[in-house]
Amino acid sequence: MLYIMSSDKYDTRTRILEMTVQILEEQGGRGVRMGDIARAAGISRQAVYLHFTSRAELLVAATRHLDDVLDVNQRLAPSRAASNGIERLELYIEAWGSYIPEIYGVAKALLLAKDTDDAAAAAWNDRMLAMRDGCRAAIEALHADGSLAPEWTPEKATDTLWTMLLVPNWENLTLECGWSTQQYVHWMKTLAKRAFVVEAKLEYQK
Amino acid sequence: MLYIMSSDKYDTRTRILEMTVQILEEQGGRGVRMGDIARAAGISRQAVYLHFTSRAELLVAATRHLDDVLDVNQRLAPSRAASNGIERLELYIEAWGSYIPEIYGVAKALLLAKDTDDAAAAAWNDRMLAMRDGCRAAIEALHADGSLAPEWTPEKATDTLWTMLLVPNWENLTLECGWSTQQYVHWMKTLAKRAFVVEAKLEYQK
DNA sequence: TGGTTAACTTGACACTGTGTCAATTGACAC
DNA sequence: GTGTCAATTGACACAGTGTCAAGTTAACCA
Repeated sequence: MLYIMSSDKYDTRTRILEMTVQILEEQGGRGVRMGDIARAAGISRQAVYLHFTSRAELLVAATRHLDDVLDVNQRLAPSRAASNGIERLELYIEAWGSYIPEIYGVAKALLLAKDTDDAAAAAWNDRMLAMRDGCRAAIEALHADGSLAPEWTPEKATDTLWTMLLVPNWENLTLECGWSTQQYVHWMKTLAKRAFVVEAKLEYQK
Repeated sequence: MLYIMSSDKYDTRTRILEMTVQILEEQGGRGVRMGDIARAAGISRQAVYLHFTSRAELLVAATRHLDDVLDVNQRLAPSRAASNGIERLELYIEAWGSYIPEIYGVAKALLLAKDTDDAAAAAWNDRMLAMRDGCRAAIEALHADGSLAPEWTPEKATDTLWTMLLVPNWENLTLECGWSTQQYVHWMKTLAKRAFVVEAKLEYQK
């Protein structure tokens, strides 16, 4: 019985999570209240609190739920399988760049909650540190190939690449500057290659 | 009479602005309430509303006040006087990089208010577009010199440099990664030069 | 001296959104 | 029938912003 309920696609908890993701996506992560989510899920506001103790916890759970649906690990597989540092860097940027638009609504809500809520901040930092690992791996692959430009230490290059790829930058380039996702990926690759790859290797690649 | 009051250093309005800047600086822009500002200025909460109709208006006024004190225009003079594009780019990053830490508290408060308050959003966007002009000028100086790497259009390079220099990136590199202001300026210059300056000109510079 | 005015104070209150609590309903299981 | 579980309803505490009205203080002015 219990296992049926917890695996039932239309169990209330799942419905809340799905509506949360949907509404946050629609609203760009802004101005979504507990009551809005409840109404969308067809239940009372208080029922939401029977499943999630706070808004922050709900946002965190929604993020995890979305990650399951989107299968992050599989998306990163091509990058991990790259045969050299430059390719790894490019594939990582590609995976991340196509991932951001799909999580943006939920990410933005978490990003906003982060400033007033410690649980949200912890959850967000956690995810961003995981993203940093990918950056470090790409930079270290470059380094191992002898492709990292000599000005950089792997440490500083990792910090810089990580920062470049943060959500607010994607937000600025797409929402403010009007770039498409394709443009974002293209120019971030250009930026990263010019910034981190030693000239000789870059020529070779062309 | 009126002119005496408005030029008096210790007039209430000015005292509110000065305390606002000071407290926001101390608190990193977070969790500062109208009552806190009033108490610091030695007046009642309501008296603050006699001078500023809303928290957003106060934040905007505080930003302007701080700009007057810090004399932004003078700080940018060296960049404008640069004899070539590369120098202009470097001096602009230097000016901006030493400016951010001084405005960070107020900027952060405005950045947080931006998400719920249209007036704050408008004020912030205004400032950031002004900052973008500086970026465009630097990129165009590079372009005029023939120093802009051929991968870029001036337009896309401007968008990218602008985004790189946004406050959240400074925040991440200093507060999360632990970089000093000197390191920030050094590595952002490295990043910008590698990213935007054509190799031949970069060699020449060294 | 007494009156006017402007700056400020005091205290109450409306509003929004989160989170809590207690009493109640309806369904299903045993 | 009785127990249990999910959910409902409505009331409420709390924080912070912004509003309102009545009262104080002090300076200036005739």
